[in-house]
Amino acid sequence: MAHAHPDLTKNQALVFGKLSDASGPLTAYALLDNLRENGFRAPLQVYRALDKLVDYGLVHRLESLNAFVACRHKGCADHKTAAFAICETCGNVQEFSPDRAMEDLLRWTREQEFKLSRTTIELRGICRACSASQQA
Amino acid sequence: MAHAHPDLTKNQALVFGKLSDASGPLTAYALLDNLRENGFRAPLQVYRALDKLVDYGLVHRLESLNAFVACRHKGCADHKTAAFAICETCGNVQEFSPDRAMEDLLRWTREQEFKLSRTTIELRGICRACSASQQA
DNA sequence: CCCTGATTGTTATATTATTACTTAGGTACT
DNA sequence: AGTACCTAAGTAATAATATAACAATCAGGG
Ligand SMILES: [Zn+2]
Ligand SMILES: [Zn+2]
Ligand SMILES: [Zn+2]
Ligand SMILES: [Zn+2]
Repeated sequence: MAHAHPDLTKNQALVFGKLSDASGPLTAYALLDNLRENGFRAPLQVYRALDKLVDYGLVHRLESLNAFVACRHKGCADHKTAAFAICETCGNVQEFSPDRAMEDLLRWTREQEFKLSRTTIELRGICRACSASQQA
Repeated sequence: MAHAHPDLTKNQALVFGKLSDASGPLTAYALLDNLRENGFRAPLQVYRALDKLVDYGLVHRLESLNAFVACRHKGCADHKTAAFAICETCGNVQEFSPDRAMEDLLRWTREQEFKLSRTTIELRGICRACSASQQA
């Protein structure tokens, strides 16, 4: 569960705490609102903390949502890339390691001599739970 | 090169034209600026056209850039998903079909009974040309 | 003609992210 | 102690991206 990273600063710890407690992704401004009672006043306090947390691998940014989730993927540090399945009905996000898929993408980057630095894989759809409850 | 789609309306054709002429991705507001001489005045004129064009598969949205590219992928209609390699040095975007990768992602969705509706795959890095010129 | 649905125009506003500048703390060296 | 240096944090203003709400126009079909 723990990744290797420097000690978190006060603001980083506050933001990471909120994200860890949340049941799903939060936007930067949702975090700001949730942290006003902790003294947060300005977006930059959130964005700066998020930058570091993403850098440390503790938090992932979901590009298609402009939102952030705490990493709950046990093996995340072992993998170059995480993928996300985002339910458009309930908002839940499931993180997984698309190892085979990454192999194929890496093969493509080798063939093209593309120096990969970051990969985004996001699936949008409806999760099993929501599909089941819709049928009722 | 041509996809199956209804005739484009005036605004859709203007937006698609600009994107087709562009050498890389354009943001909605860049399109708006480029189309002011064609009578465009407001963001919605661009966003509404883009919505349709993306729907028709003529244009792709790059989530990690908040920008749009005309589809130049010959076989795009034959594939469920396109992937994009975005050079962070020159801004060029290369589209390709990650067929093997999608197979793996689809296997995951079947196992999880996740009803997939849309997939985003975006690679960030440095393209071959930029790597080569950096060495000079 | 009248109804309907799609498209467009226009204004205002919401949401997301960054720039610029300042203040505060800690560490290292003198 | 004093200074230089670095990182973090605070604050205000603004930029960039996206949508809501409502009015006007236009094309077909009955
Ligand atoms: Zn993770
Ligand atoms: Zn769901
Ligand atoms: Zn395409
Ligand atoms: Zn390049």
